[in-house]
Amino acid sequence: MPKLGMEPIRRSALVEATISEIGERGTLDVTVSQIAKRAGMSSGLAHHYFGSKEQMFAAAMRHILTLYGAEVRGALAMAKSPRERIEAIIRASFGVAQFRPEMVSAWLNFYVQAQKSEDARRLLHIYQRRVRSNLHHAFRQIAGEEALTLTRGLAAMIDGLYIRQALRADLMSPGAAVDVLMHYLDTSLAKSTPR
Amino acid sequence: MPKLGMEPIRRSALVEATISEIGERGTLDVTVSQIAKRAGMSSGLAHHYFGSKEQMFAAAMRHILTLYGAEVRGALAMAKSPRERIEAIIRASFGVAQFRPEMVSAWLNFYVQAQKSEDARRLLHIYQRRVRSNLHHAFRQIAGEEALTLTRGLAAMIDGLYIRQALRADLMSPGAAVDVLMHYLDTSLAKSTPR
Amino acid sequence: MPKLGMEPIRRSALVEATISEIGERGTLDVTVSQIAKRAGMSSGLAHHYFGSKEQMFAAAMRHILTLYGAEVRGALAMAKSPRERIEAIIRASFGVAQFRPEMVSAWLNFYVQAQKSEDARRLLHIYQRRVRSNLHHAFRQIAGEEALTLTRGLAAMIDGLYIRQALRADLMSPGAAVDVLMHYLDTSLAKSTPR
Amino acid sequence: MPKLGMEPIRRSALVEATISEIGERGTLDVTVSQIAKRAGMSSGLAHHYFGSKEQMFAAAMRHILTLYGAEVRGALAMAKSPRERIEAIIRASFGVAQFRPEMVSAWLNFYVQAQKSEDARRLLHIYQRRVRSNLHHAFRQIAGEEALTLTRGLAAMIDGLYIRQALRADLMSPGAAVDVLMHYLDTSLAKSTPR
DNA sequence: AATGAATGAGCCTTCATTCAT
DNA sequence: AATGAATGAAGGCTCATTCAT
Repeated sequence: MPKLGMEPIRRSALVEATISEIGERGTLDVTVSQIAKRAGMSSGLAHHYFGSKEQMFAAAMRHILTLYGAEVRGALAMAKSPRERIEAIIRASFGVAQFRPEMVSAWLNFYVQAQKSEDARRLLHIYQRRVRSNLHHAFRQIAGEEALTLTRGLAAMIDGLYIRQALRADLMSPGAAVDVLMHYLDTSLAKSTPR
Repeated sequence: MPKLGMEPIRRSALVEATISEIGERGTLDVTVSQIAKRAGMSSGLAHHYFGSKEQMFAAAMRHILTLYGAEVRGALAMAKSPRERIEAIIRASFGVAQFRPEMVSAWLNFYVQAQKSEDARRLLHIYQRRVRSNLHHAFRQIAGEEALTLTRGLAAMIDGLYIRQALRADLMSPGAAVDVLMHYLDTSLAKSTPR
Repeated sequence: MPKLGMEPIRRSALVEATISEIGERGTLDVTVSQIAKRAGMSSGLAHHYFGSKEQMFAAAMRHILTLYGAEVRGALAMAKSPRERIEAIIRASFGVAQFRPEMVSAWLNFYVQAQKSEDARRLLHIYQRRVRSNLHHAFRQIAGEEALTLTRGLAAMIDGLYIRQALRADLMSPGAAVDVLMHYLDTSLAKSTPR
Repeated sequence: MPKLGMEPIRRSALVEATISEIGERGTLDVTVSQIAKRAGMSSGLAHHYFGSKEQMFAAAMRHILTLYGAEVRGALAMAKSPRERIEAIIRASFGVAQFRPEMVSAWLNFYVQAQKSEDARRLLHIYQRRVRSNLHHAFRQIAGEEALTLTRGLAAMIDGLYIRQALRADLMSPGAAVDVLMHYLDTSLAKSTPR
């Protein structure tokens, strides 16, 4: 009998190696061999488990989004007010797990790939829409008719801060990013709420 | 008989073809032949003028940044107050020339490439720093110690709104994007500097 | 505990799966895995029993030829005259067992492989020579000096009718093929030996 | 300016190299590199001109069939009676150009490929039907109701003699093959024509 | 006996780049 | 100046074969 149950182990190793390799090099131009080597196996085996490079990429993207989704869900579970729900999303977006340069870089690359790949785009939209919907819902309860504008503004600011990280320029700690967002939240809600 | 002055014409045609091709396909994975064909010449000639694909990309990126820089400079020239200077930058960022999907898409792709290419990164930073510095300077005059936070927030929001355009999702007109930014500006300055 | 006597069962299953797979796909471009799967086992086991793909093919070819040889031998055993011996070979060649599309297709593929593989060629020749010799012997008794020509003609016609079956074009029933051959036999012998 | 008009030269060289390579090795398992090398160029160039291996094979097959078709047409043009038309087809099939071992072997391999490839099958059928129809037409004029049987028999015999050549066994000169066929023609028509 | 894991060689194909004309 | 010819390196993918269990 061969070693049993290697499949989940191998798949997982490949997914992580894919993210690391893409993140480190800062591009989707990585070869299957590079990824396989980093995951400690031959390129043939990588194909055995994933069928194609494209499917490996898809699995890696799904993994990143799943992690993010879990982080958001976890944070939302503890929020007790609309305001706390918004803050939960902000904090989840900049949690240590998400804000690692390598992770951010891989994310950005998949983000760009979504322009070209229908699959990637669909996947991305599902998560974006979910977060956006949460934000909008919360804002509607506390910001009235300005909800849409605030949702758009906050979401854009999150993306902007997040993505800038990938450039490794203007380096900001997660905390600093959260501060910027909180400041936006404070001032915009202060105006909405009559003094 | 050599046609005199062909060089600038050819180079310009190639730069524009590069941007169009990348923008249309949504990826840097375009071939020199595709670009050359779109520019109405052979791939050999493209190499003759640019030496390498990488240099063609660099020229295209420089072109985009130059256009943007000119737009910003033009807008700044007419601004008469710090607040107007900030608004000028916002409007320049979402002027029709910059906000064309094809342009945005090409920009995003170069943005990502900056992670990998030292040259691209340097180029990008020069322009980013210039704009950032303008913003910061203006905010310092009207927002005091919150200037840094506001600069970061506004810059991030610009990037976020801009880049989202590339995904062709959550489509927003330039006007809507400017509205979101203006709203941010209003609320955050209202708090700092009661009118 | 090892099941005793599995070897012949496994080998036989693989040989039949090889023929079916090749016959169905119409090409020798089948993988060991496909064959093993059809035979209900892993590819590793197929190698365990045959050592290599080539040897599996050889066994399959040998199997086809053995079946054909048995069919011919059985038919010859009942023949009582030269003419009947020739007819026996004709009928054996187009017996239901031999004329199945799948079988014909596999045969044709091995036929072609004989150009490349010394082993396959040798195997094929042994059987061809045997049949040819039987035909020639019979013809010599009833067609005199035209025996060689008739042998060649009849053998070629058998091959031609047989092989055309593989193309699944100009479909002819076994009976129709036999009719054509019998007609040839009738006319050519009528001339040689007026009844 | 580059060397002009290389395309037809290169394509032709590749088609001939394809036939030679397949014919010599006796199998379609030849690599593009082998073919390109034999044709005196790089594999990249072969792809440049044909796009894919499959299309190279198709061109080679078409070439063989075109040559054969031309040979048949030429021979038919000079025939003055039904009998002569039949003989023309026989002679064309075994003309020196067609009967070269290498040519025969390549033909056989394409013949087999027609089982798998729809394109190859279609191509082959077009030529087969044309020849078959010529034969049938001629036989109807001189053999009455036995025309179909004779057409089938003769066509099968041609195929059988031709294909056997590929095995390089039972080697027969073109002349000998023609003799066998002529003998069939003589005897079968002698019977049809009342003595 | 039997399996799934694992490797690595080899093939098709693409493409930046160079070159002869 | 300009072109199409030409190369060759590199990558994705397949698959026969081997191996540990």
